[in-house]
Amino acid sequence: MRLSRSLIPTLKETPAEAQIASHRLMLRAGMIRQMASGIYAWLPTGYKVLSKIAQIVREEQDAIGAQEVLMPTIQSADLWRESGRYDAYGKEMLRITDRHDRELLYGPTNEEMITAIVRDNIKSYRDLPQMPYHIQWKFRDEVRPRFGVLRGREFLMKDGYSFDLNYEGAVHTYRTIMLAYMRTFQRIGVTAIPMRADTGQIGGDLSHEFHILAPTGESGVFYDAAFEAGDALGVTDVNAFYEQVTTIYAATDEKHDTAVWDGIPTERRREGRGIEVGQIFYFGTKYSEAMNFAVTGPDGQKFYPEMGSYGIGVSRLVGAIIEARHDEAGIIWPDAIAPFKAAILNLRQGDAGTDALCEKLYAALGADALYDDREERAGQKFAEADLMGHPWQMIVGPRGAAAGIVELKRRATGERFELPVEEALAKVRG
RNA sequence: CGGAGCGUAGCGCAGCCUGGUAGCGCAUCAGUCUGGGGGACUGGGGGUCGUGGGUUCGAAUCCCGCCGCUCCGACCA
Repeated sequence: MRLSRSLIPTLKETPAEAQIASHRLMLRAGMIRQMASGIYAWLPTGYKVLSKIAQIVREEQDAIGAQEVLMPTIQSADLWRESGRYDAYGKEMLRITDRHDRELLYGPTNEEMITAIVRDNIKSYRDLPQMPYHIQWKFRDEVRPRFGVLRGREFLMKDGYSFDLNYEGAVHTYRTIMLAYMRTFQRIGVTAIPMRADTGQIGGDLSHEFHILAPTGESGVFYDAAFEAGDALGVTDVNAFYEQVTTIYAATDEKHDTAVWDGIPTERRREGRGIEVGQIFYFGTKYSEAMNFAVTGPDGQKFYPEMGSYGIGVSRLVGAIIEARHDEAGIIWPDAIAPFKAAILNLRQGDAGTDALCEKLYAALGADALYDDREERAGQKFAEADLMGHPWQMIVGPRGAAAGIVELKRRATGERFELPVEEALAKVRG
């Protein structure tokens, strides 16, 4: 992308409504624009990040055998009457009436819908287990949206659901998905810690929340430093992994157990703040019973499948990652989800040698590069590149161009390297 | 849902109290100089002052309604 032809409206000043770093930086870096309270349009760079996160989530779901589907945003009220949640859900649910006075709603989640779909199409125990998921926009009419995409009303979520033959199968699925989540967050490039959680209105008795550590998080968290090492991810056996992860201490302030805490060596105790970016639930037959989803077992008898649901807040992750990774100058993207791997900064637009070298770099990197080819001064280009947070800056001025040298700056560390063109490209490509 | 505010140019704001030709900085456009951390100078463009009504010779300014947005609290992926 050439910056001169892009829709990346950066701001020098911060819009008044943005209170926290991620909201401020997303607006200033031109990633999003607010369209209504808690509702945002995603501009090119914001949408690139959102898509890259979604893609990693998708790949890790597919890797454990989950199947991607796409359910609609609009649902029928009747579906929710079956589970009894139409009345229970309250004002957070956006209710809509169509031209025939039929009652509809903009889905805040999809347990009912997926249960109906599987119920209507799966009749035999032989077709279990099932693990469908989708990545779709949700709407929850929050009383007070705030913090930009961290607490919007409309948000993009990966929600997955599982249907198993029995409790043992359901627990295995639960653990499998927990491991997939840990791998997902690790690939994205953030530390997310699973913590025992309440099940809230979804119901059930086994649940974990995943928190990204960030000073501005809404929850206080206490955890064992062992999580920082990511040791458990090396474990490939699901049950061994689960055993290891759940025996390391981690709790939000709501569930903090000071007795256990005191038993952890002082040097391993970590206290901080966390942003919830995912939650997983096992809830048994709550929905399969309520919605009369029974399949025929090997003995010819009907039984209700054991269910669970699993969510990752994809749009929230964008904000949460920025909360965890930024400095005074701007965003510091992890390589895996950066909108561009590198910015090419042409410090002397119009200088033949400089232009030629920049074009060469741009041709080599293609869509992975944002080429700042504007008639702007060096200072502004540096400032905006730092703001947008590209992992690498490829700095090209007349002196370097004449010598065939590219100056590389690593955003995260501030390290600088002066390298010949091919070596610089190799480093950026990783 | 309780409490408190704010809507004036793309963004940040002043003007309102005490009614009288709508301003400043940044951004933007043209040009000149400049050229390694949001540079300087000259000139230009851009506004139904959220919206509807009322008071008045005259309303951004005073009064009433409505809409939108934000902050604190309770709630929450």
